[in-house]
Amino acid sequence: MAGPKTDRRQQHGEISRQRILDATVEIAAERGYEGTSISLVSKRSGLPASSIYWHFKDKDHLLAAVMERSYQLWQARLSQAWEAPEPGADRAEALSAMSRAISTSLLEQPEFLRLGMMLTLERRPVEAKARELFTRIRAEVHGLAVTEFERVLADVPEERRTDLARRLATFTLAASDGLFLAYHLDPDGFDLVAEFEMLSVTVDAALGRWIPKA
Amino acid sequence: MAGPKTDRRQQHGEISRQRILDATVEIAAERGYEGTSISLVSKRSGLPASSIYWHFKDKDHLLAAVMERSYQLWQARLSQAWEAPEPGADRAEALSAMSRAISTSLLEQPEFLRLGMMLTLERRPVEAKARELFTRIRAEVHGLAVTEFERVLADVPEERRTDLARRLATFTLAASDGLFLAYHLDPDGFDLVAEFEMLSVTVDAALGRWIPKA
DNA sequence: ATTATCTATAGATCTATAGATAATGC
DNA sequence: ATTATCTATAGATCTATAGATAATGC
Repeated sequence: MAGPKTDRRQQHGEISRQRILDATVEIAAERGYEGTSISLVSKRSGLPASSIYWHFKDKDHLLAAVMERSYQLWQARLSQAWEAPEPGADRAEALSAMSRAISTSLLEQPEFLRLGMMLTLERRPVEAKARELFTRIRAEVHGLAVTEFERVLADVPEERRTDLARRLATFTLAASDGLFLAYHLDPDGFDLVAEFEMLSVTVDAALGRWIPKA
Repeated sequence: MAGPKTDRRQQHGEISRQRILDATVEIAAERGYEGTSISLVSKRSGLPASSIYWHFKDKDHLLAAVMERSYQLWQARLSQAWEAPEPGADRAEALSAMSRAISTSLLEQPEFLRLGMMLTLERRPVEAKARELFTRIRAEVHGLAVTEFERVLADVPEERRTDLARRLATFTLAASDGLFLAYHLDPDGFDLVAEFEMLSVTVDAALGRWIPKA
């Protein structure tokens, strides 16, 4: 049998690692960044603190690992929600499809975004690793957004297209964060999907003005 | 002389209270909500911990007081930045004036908003007082936004106007938070005023579509 | 008597490590 | 020999309070 080459110890270690990450996500969701103590993670995961330090260098690296994993999960959810655009879809439809995919992917309140926002709001010099990771993630997502907007703006002359796509990416990324936050504040009262639709409609309307031939 | 009737002790107490609040704002700005310890506040303010507890019931009330004061300051800054709309100003100009006033008032990174956002992202049951205050502030600002949008939409039939103003208020408030957050992430690279202008332009364009007679 | 501050400390955390022990692979 | 976990604890915080002391007003 072509089973995995890792030995049983390593497999078990990986299980423990995931247990620790699971516990950390839960606690970070409840108590925020600074409120996530090793003691609590130890209690919730059932593993002693020293085991946590065996798997992760320190608290900073632990939380960075949590963010990394959550980001991967979110990406998977996003690409799953991303429907291939219809053949003859126009700009408004393309934007609407984008917004639907994003809002759906955000409905489950991904931890990496929450934690990253917290790190953004707290600006203390610690947690360098986790913060650096969030900066990297953000740049990556911004790049994806630029590419997507360039596709939507295919019929715009190239010299305007790149600049416009970049500006739209910056603006919509920021606005998305705000919608996500509002959803957090009041998950039952704030209709995330509808608000994203509103974002796509307003952006489309603005594009209709900026670009002569829609 | 018609001096204040409060005696010298009380005056001095008020000075200490303000010193404590000043120190708390500084530390909260650096280290976030949970990272703001009484010890640090004591050190920075030069007053012993027991004095802090004399002025404030506990950490929760201290941070709520910080938020309250910061909110008052922000309100003052906002109404100062709010230019009276030109007599013959059209909708686009009115929206643009709104966005300028708001972005200007946010440039100095008001602490109440930062702290409130943190509380939103952390959802632990503590800090009830401060969180409650932020919820109240948000509702208040939302109400102001609705009123302002109703003014801008004066020529829209009333039955549509109220609903539309409310939806715009919800959407733009959320988007504003996102722009504020992005500004926080990168104060030098993110042009807050320009992005708010973009928000006002996109909203105006959307309104141009929704409302037949612009 | 009231208002405010001070010293000192209880008691509960917290992060991180030292060093022993167990399980598996070579 | 390597990988992972365990017990136990050092040492540094943290929140909050007790109780003495000082300054002012009545």
